Amino acid sequence: MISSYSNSASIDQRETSLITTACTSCTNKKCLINKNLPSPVVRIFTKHRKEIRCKKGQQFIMEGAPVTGLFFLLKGTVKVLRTGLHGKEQIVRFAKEGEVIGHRGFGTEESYPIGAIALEDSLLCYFSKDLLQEVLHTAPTFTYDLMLFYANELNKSEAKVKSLSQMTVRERVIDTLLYVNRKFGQQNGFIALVLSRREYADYAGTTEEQVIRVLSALKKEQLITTKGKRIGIVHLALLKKEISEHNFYLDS
DNA sequence: CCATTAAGAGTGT
DNA sequence: ACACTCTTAATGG
Repeated sequence: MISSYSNSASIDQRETSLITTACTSCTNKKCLINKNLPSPVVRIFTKHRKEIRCKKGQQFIMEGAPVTGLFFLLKGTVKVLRTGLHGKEQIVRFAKEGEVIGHRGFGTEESYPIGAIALEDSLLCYFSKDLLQEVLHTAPTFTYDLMLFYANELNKSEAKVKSLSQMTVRERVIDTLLYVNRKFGQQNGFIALVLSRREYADYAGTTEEQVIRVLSALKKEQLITTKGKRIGIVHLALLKKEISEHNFYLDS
């Protein structure tokens, strides 16, 4: 089945007994691996999973580094970015628990096109590239799920191209606010994920100053509230309305 | 607990 | 983009 590991059953036993959070007891139902546990190939595969602990601010995927494997975010939040020509960061997306990271490194690519940095202390599941490729060849439902995921990712990516090219700065900042709010929700009246103004700018494709100015304008208009780094959405409907002509991507 | 310092938010040019 | 002030969070005695 998985030829390179078929003769190491005893090692499997030892490893599984040491793993604290095995895939079989994982609560993350959105995880593609978790969904495909009924497949015996996938189940064997999960025994070779590695856990990686990542501290806040730590980069665990280096842009341009050789592809070694695939990450699943078990706990925490991560920003995925591409560095532009003048050292400007372009944040591609923010990932929360259950999401796949580093998947674009597969296929013909030999190095990661993106970097990934933990925004808070995070826990990652890691699967090596070779092993994953074998599983993809033998577990069609898993491969199909992953294909759907790739198609969806491409859709979001195209929506983002439109956002960056057709929206004004103010609209892009609003769009970013709505995206982060939609994805991470609110807590005590503020967006649950705390980002710096710089990070909002890096996602919206603008500068920190522009973001600060738009935010203070929105604050004056009573559409949002701020408290330190935290931002609260006051008038969600009006903010949505302002970018509604762009017919924006729902959910990310 | 308060004082110092560093980091980041705002603002004007 | 840069220079500057103000606010807040972190550090250390």
